[in-house]
Amino acid sequence: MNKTLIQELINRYITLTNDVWKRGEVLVREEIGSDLTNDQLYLLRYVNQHKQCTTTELAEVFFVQKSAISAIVNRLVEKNLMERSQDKEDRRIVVLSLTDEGKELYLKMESKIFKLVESFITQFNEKEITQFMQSYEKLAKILKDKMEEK
Amino acid sequence: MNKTLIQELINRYITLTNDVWKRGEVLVREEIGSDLTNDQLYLLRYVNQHKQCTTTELAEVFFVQKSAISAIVNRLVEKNLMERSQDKEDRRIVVLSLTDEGKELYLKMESKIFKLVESFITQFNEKEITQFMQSYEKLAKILKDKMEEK
DNA sequence: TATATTAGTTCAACACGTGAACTATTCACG
DNA sequence: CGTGAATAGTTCACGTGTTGAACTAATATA
Repeated sequence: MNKTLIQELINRYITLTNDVWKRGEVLVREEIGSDLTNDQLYLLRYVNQHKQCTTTELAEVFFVQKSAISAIVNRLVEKNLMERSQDKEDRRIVVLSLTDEGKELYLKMESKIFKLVESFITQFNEKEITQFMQSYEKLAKILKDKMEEK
Repeated sequence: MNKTLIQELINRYITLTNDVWKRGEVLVREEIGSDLTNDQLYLLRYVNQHKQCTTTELAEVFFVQKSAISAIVNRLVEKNLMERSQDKEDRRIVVLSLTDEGKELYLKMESKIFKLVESFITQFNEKEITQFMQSYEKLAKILKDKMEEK
């Protein structure tokens, strides 16, 4: 693969990622119609899917400092969507979970994402999806190894 | 495709996009070692690749308001990496371009991205890359149509 | 028991986002 | 023409997200 082709590939890839990601955010947010930011929704989503979730874990998953997570959690607690509780075994640990109101909003969001995906997934056949995801997984693994080799 | 499979697909896709994107940012920024933010680097990159670039165009590309672009451009101008000039034909238009210092930084960044991609692209064969990009393009087009159908 | 490590929060400072208010220029049409 | 609408862009206030340092509290280690 020559240099120009790689350059074109990089440009196209960066543009596509930006486009797909931002458009997805717009489409989901338009529908659920809450006053939450995207970051708040990602956190809400992750916490509901991974029980016994901690600040440290979230910081690692989203590649930010713990203080950044604290700030977002504070806003979600203020909005009565999330709550903190102490771990019985190790009292340093703060376990995060959604309130009933938070769970309700989570379900609304998931349902919207599902409908969105359902509406266009028919345009792909299963083999195409499998291949795409396999390549994507491979890419993710390569970058992960690269970051950890230091 | 049943409901559970779609849910798993969505989760895996969201995780992968977040992972790949953020890890790529970390790897590039570690190497070029400037004090610029990611957003500033994206703008720098876009402006150098698309001559005669305007605030309005950047706002559309990055899915933000024009005022957000103005703010970032201000910071890049302060750092002596970008400059504004007036269009001769239509004096409302502000044409953005990089200073020599900005171009130098751009080349440094591109070279780093290139080396990074080059180092792992050998692990994919050309057919796999072509198929991946085709599916990605298709996905981007579907989301674009969806957003415009309103 | 003393010290180091771990989990988490708060704070100041800065970057980024929006939407409203504003300036300046060009377009459209009676 | 001239006047109002549309377009390009900036500035501002305010809320949110991020870092890194300083801090509290609890647990692990030697």
